[in-house]
Amino acid sequence: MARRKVANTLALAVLGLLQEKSMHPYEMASTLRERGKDGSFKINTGSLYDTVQSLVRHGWITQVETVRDGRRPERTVYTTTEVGQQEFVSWVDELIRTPATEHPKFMAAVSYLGALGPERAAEALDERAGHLDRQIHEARQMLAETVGSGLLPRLFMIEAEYGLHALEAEHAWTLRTSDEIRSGTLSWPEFEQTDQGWAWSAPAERKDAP
Amino acid sequence: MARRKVANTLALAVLGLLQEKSMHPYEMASTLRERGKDGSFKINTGSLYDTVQSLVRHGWITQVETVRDGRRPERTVYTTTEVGQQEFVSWVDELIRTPATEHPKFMAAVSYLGALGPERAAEALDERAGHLDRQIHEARQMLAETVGSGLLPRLFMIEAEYGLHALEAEHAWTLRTSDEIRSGTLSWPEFEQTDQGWAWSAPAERKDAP
DNA sequence: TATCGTATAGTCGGATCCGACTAATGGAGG
DNA sequence: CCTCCATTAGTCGGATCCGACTATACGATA
Repeated sequence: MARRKVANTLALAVLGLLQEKSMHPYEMASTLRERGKDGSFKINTGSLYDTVQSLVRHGWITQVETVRDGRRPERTVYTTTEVGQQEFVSWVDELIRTPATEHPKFMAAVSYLGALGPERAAEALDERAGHLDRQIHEARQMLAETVGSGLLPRLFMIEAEYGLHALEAEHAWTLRTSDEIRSGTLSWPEFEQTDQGWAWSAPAERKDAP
Repeated sequence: MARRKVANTLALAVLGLLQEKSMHPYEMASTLRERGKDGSFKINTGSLYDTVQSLVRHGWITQVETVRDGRRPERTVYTTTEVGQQEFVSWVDELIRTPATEHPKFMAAVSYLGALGPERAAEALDERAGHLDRQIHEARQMLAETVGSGLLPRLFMIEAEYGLHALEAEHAWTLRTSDEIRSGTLSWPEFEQTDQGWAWSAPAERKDAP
């Protein structure tokens, strides 16, 4: 699979918006924020203007006009090209089809959970679970309001459903793991200082399985 | 919460390794890969040397010596400072405690699932589910082998358990959503070209709930 | 009517990231 | 004993990203 010319997801958002109508960058940012898509895309004005430039360079979008409203600063308006439209669809297709290995910060931290010691680790996990719980409730309520009211077809909020599902899974794992630490199911190996740093002595593995 | 001086997770990996013993960057990379931590950290030699430099600048690690083995290129060996050790623990603590909003590519793509149309969307989701299924089996087997053999305490593979759990959740959602599309539970609004781009006509919302 | 805050629209320089490259060594195979 | 390839160890320049900043306009308020 050949590497994509423009790989950041903000470019996908730009292409998606220009599918609907032509816009200037500032409007893209505010539209995305209005629609609550800032959970799916990292919207940073600096990056946005760079991304737009890069899309222009690759011929996926073009400048339509530069209008000046009153004495406000000029706005440069863009549209997709035909290439850009095809690229958009095939990119979405590929992103859905083939899972990409992401590197979430949480997983990085979990791989050093041992460094906290059992008590602090369990406590930290519980605190996380609390935050996640709040986020889950917010997400549920947001979905209920927006979709339930019939303002927007459910398909247009489907990524929020995915986000909620992911949150719930993480919440479940977090709580379960903290329980396992507290109940001793997940045991802490003992660390010892050696000449060359730290080593662990694994808790004796019992071989009493049938 | 004040912004961290060094924020990328590769730095966390470096600090973690130097907790055990002093190392030169190349050894860090190969150790991480050997231990299969390349799922949790994005290991790129270029970034690694930059990260190490940055850690030195902030006083979290220091150069111990530069050895030359035979006529091989010089290796520069590093250790953590006391500040670095404290920073490491408090960073892990923070990363566990407070969830950070990540922006996975999949979620970005899902938010434009509509662009594929129902058939192609369902098909793409199924293909993803297939890939995920394979990854899940690999992960399960790897865990069974490594932990089951007692070579390594379970705590040291805990992030793989988390990864597996996340994969399973994503797999479940992917399959469920593809089912919903096929069964019509998740309906596609009809798109219409208007003067200014595309608009959708929402499928009639039935108000026949009790 | 002077001023304060907010919305509009975008620029810029430095930090970070990453892939592609260099260069030497040790060992396997013919 | 010559060649080829994998391993060891790291450099470098360009691409990307991002936060902090500028500058104008509009509306509310004192």
